[in-house]
Amino acid sequence: MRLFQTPFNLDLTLCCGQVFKWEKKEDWWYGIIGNNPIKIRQINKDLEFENVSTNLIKSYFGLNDNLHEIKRKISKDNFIENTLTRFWGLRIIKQDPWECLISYICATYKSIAAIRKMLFELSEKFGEKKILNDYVFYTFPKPEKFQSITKSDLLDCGLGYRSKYVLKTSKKILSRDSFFDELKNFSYLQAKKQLIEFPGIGQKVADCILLFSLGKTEAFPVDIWVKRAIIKYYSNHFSKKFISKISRSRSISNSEYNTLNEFGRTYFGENAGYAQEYLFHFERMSSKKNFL
DNA sequence: TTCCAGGTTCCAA
DNA sequence: TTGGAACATGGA
Repeated sequence: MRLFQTPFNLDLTLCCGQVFKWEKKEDWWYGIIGNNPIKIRQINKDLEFENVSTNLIKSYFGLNDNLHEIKRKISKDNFIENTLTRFWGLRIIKQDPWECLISYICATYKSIAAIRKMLFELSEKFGEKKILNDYVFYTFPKPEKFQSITKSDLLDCGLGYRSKYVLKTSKKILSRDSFFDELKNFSYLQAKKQLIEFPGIGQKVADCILLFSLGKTEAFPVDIWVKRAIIKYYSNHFSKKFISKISRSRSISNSEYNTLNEFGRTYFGENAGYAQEYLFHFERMSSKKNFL
């Protein structure tokens, strides 16, 4: 598939911490879309893939989003504009809502490396085995599977105190037909209110689910990295007292979250989620050695 | 060893 | 309504 005028960077999109279960071997990425194992690689403007349709690739990797238009709308200052240029082609993936929801409950207070480990173990133990070109995959366990999974099973996968949240929330969601379809039709705020009712889902996890799987691009998740980026590059939008307060403690209180989240959504607008993902990635990269 | 991680929950004030 | 401790575990 030739990308022509469609800016896309497969490596950045899969490495930036929005999805957890993709693996790269040599220049091919291996992962699962829907229930199918696929492999994909990018060589300049060409995407090569196996076992998946072009339409599914386009919808999963958000290739139908007009990234030029999104950039134009969220480029409110030099910093975000430079960040967009630097990581140009990073796109928001349209994940499966169920997998995304459980993944981000697991993602609380964990490093991305540790999250990956948990989710791979969960899939290997309770998912379905698939093989493509001798490469072995395990699908993410379906909601029904969680009826027979015990707390001890989840502890064995390293979920720790998140185990009870995953079990309670999966049971609640199983009891509601078409739950995710309903949420897609709700406004951002209505859908967020619904999600926060579930155990283990607070404001940040809800925003991640809304952005990464339910198409709510105005969602602006604020985690430790985004908070750091705001303190460094956007502190002039807040009082000195507020910046000093959020700089002192590691965690973010509910009211602080509201302030930072509202800033992101009003400042960047309807595609705030895209701005967030570029800020998140920039801040994580800049913490590593050899950056710049 | 120690520190920290894509936070949420619970409880006291 | 708000502030702060507790929470399980693994990677760096």
